[in-house]
Amino acid sequence: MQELTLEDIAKQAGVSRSTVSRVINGHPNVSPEVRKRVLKVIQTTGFHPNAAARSLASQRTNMIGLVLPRSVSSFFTDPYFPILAQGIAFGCNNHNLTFSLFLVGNKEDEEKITPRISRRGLLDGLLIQVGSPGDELIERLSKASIPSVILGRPSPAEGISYIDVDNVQAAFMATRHLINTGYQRIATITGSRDSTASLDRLEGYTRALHQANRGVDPALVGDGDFTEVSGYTAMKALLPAEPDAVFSASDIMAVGAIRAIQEAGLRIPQDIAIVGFDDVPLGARSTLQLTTIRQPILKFGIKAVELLLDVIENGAKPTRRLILDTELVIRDSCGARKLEAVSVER
Amino acid sequence: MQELTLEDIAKQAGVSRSTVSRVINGHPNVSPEVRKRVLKVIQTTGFHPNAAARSLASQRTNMIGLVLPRSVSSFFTDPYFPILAQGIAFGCNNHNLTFSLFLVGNKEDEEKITPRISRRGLLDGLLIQVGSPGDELIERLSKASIPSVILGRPSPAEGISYIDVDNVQAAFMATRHLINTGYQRIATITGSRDSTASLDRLEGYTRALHQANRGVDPALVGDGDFTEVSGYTAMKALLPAEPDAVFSASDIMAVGAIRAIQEAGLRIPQDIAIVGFDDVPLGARSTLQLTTIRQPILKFGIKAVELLLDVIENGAKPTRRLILDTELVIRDSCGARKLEAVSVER
DNA sequence: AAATTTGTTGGAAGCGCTCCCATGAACACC
DNA sequence: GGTGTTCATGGGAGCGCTTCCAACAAATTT
Repeated sequence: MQELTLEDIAKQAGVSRSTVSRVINGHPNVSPEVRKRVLKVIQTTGFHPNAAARSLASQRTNMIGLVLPRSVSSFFTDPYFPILAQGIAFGCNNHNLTFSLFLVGNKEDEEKITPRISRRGLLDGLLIQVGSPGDELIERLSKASIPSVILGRPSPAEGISYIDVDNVQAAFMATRHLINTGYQRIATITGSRDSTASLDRLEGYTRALHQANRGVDPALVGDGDFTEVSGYTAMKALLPAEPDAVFSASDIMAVGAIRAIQEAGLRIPQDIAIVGFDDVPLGARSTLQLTTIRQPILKFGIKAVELLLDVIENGAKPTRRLILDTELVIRDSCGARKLEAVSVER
Repeated sequence: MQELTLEDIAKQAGVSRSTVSRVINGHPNVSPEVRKRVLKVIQTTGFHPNAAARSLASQRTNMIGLVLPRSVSSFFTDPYFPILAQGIAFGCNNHNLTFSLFLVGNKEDEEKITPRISRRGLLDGLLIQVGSPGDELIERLSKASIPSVILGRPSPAEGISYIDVDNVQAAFMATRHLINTGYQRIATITGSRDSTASLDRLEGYTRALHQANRGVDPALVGDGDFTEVSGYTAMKALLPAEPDAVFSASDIMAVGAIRAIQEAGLRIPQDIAIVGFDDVPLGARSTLQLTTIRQPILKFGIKAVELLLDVIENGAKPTRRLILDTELVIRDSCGARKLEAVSVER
């Protein structure tokens, strides 16, 4: 039933294949009557042009890929990635693009996926999540000279287009908020030390402290890796240093930290205040309302698609950088709400 | 640099285009020396055949799509879908397939996506998540007569291939376990009533009760919709009926229920035992170790891909059904562990 | 030694589209 | 009325592959 081709439509409409093509692709220079006639035939027959043929002839597939490297094993552990995927999907829907997902599971996958991705005629462009430096994926793929945009700041960022959020500024805001609220011993839990996002957030923390004429106490810096367990462990290790506030480089780690704090019999925010990062839906992960930095994840995905489209259409030559802003969302866990309440009462 | 074609390789290897094609596709009847020579040229030039051209000529794209209908808005709320996506991605990696994700965000998306999916020459087949009956998506897509496999049991299941888990049996096991552990007033929290999974789980619950010569007390059946909030609300409504155990049709709802129970000042499992469904990583959503039904989600995705491949290659004619088994995972929340401990002490 | 089979290779015809170019009609200009 | 100009349309040449078929060489049979 569905073996229709352009030619068939042309015949039925009494025009040439070229004209039908013009109608389908919205080219001008088709008389209104003919356009109408052709559209009617397309409508009644339920014709859809063959994607492969179109791609071959036009050298455009209208497909983009999202590559999550092996080091991003937390695809299903951290709500960040599903939301990101959703944002990208929406971006694709907006531009009639098809969205392919490449999850690299292991070394073997990596070897199999790379050639598949770099094959021409499959993808117009690539969105690549930054991973740990160990991943040679970015280099490999950039060798394939396929238009791409990196999600997050790559470590040597020269000649590469990327989109990121202003992590330094965000962490600065979070830490300064803690300082302004009156905390004295502000700790931090970092993400994996090899990620630029984590480094930037540490940098923001440091700057805020310095601006307040305080130094960074190494005993107040805990090492995490963006997993919830690492947040728990890091917090436990931090407790002896008696912090009165913590800035966690991710919400999920904050959840782990909260658990550690509560298990130690301390209250939040009375004994220890905490600020997270991401503003990811935590559901009942904790009944506590977490003060956090809101990353516009959905928007990030949508913008990434647009940026990639720009690279695809106008060339990679001037390297693009897009840095999105974040927002401090004040809830209960930082103790600032009560202060406000108090000040209102006066 | 990457403008190589089959013809170029052929020229460099001193053979015809046909022979190169045979080598690439692993056809027999190529002499070992020639094959070796050609492979070498391919190797050194880094040649990859053009996917669009190949698809056009072979009528195979080696791409499959996963469609999540509009009613599955919980893509990023419930860890189930990310894990499923990962399973499918792995399945695709295993078979050198490319995996496209279609997330339907709104009515508008639905209209835009449908023709894109049903276009021939784009996808070899489709994996479609069952949604609520309101979604016309399945019907629309099945009209497109593209090979497909439904994830979950569709409501009228005639003539449709699908993969599912044995929800009735699973819920039966969970409930029977609660009965055997000695609970008298066993409640349940259902998923959305229009999903077959939810209905099947309710059926399993009912059967277990009947087998123990008990009836179903309507006051002990709470309505949820697979979200965490609905679990919380349903549990609150159930509390006055004084259940001593609950079978929740999903882990995420169980988390909500746990919160409701704890807020009421009751202990788990001493006052109320609870069993979930999914065995999804909850992280610190609760410090409680949840007894639950383990769904092999990753395997589900992988098997779904294989089933679809079978349909693609051998036709949809004999309808396929694949029902995977589940497993009861006993942890702390059902109170059975302590009983065991006690019985060991005797 | 001739006839037959088997295996290897090249040539060519598409797959279904896009897009450039040629054609001719309609219209305007001088 | 002849020469341009504009616009709608058709024809044809690809896009880069797969695959059928013919051709020929080599191995096998009679």
